[in-house]
Amino acid sequence: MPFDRHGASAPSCTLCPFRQACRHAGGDSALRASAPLAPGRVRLRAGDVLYAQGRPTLAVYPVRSGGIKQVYESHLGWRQVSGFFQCGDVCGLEANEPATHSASAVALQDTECCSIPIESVHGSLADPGLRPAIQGNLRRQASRQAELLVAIGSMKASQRLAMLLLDLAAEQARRGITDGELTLAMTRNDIASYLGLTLETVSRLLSRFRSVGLITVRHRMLRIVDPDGLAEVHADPERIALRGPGD
Amino acid sequence: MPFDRHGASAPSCTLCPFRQACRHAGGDSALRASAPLAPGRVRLRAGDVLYAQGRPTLAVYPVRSGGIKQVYESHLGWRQVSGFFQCGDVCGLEANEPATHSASAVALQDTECCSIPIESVHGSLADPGLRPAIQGNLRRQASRQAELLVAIGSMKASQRLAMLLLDLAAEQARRGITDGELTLAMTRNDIASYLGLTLETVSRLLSRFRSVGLITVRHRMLRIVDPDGLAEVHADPERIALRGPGD
DNA sequence: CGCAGCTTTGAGTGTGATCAAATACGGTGG
DNA sequence: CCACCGTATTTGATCACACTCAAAGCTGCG
Repeated sequence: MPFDRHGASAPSCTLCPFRQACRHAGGDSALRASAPLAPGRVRLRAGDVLYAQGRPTLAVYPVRSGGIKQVYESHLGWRQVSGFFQCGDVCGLEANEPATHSASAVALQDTECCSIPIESVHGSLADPGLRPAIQGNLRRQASRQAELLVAIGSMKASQRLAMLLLDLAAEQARRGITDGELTLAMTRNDIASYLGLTLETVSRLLSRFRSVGLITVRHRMLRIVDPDGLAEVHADPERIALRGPGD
Repeated sequence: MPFDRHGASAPSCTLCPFRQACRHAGGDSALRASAPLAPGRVRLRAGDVLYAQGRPTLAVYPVRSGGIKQVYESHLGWRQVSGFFQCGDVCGLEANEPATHSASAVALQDTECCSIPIESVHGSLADPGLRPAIQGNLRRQASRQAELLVAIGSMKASQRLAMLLLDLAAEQARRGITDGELTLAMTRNDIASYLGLTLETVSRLLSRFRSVGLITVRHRMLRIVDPDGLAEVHADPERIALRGPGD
């Protein structure tokens, strides 16, 4: 069975701050060989753990293909999805360079990552060419985290979901894909956990968004038909409710 | 009228990583003098803005007395309290040393802060004596933010409030005060915003906690009577509900 | 003394959770 | 290739938690 059955397109990792290092480590030959993986590359299947919360930070992992979810577990054992990573994102990169991972990373599908030793990252921070890219990465993450906190804290379910969809679309746009096509690598449950909802609510809202013509969605394939409409939902909860006119 | 009417006790800033620098800048004489404030010190009254989100980061502000709330405003204008700072905490210290403040800081009461120029902070990061303290500070902040996200995302109101009270008590303990006495510098509204609730819910829960003997509370004075009980509430939502037996 | 802001408490409602069942899909093995 | 099974998803019915609206009390301050 081929490893990557989902037909991931050629990685467009031009956004990855470490793309130079990636090219050196491993090399494309490792991609085609089914032999033991060359150093600097990690292959994961759905559900595999890239690294676990609390374990020493040995490396960071730019995603080359596939998808990763970041899962945080509180000290009482409550678990919550705290982020999604796709091609071009750097997984495991954290502010303050803590000695241990502050969250776990789990593959959502067949996924391939580079592996940059943490010492090498420290070196890259001195590189005036890489430092801004890395810091920009960290800033975007922090910003998203803050927006998420506000969303979960005070926005309605429909607003939160609209926010996520717009966010995912914006990520796609950063990669140059602007047609509104999205492939949701994560399950409804992952989305629900990320947004502080239940999977039923997410499913119902997606159906509702579709029924009013904001999106088309079938399983993991999603297309944003009306971005402006979604933005209005994000801004105004009244515009779309779980139960409203047209039921 | 004296500036500090609330009778803040002598600052026990032994936790502040910058306490050495504080002592040099300004000096205690500035405290007693009603003359113009010496450089390196900032005095605020309730509601005053220490710094605003998006403005350039010029300095960090260790709190010497009083209280500060951190307020984040999303790009759509949704505001949420994202943290509280008291004596010994360092306000404005952020990971990645971003060029602009990622949130605002507003005084909750009459407050006095030191003012450490940001360049000086950069220097301190090289100091092997200060760096661990500063990074520990940042790590605690990040950890609290993550716990808060999980709490708001998936815990009941009573659990969230119990968490905050235990957190505040733990902070007091770090300062050496272990009798469970707390003075809430923030309003019910601030607490509600921080926890993703409404002020009525917070008020009702405090009353309920009191009625079952977990705490005593009168306005801003709060005493934790049964820390273990609170911890159980934090772990198990069933233990205390907004509406339950004994109404 | 009166005003303004904060807090408490009450009554009613709505959103989203919970419980439950049916369906569809993907992977596996016969 | 097809039957099977576990997982993911959809949809429905009901319920509870927390929000909303409302009013009154308390505190501090001018």
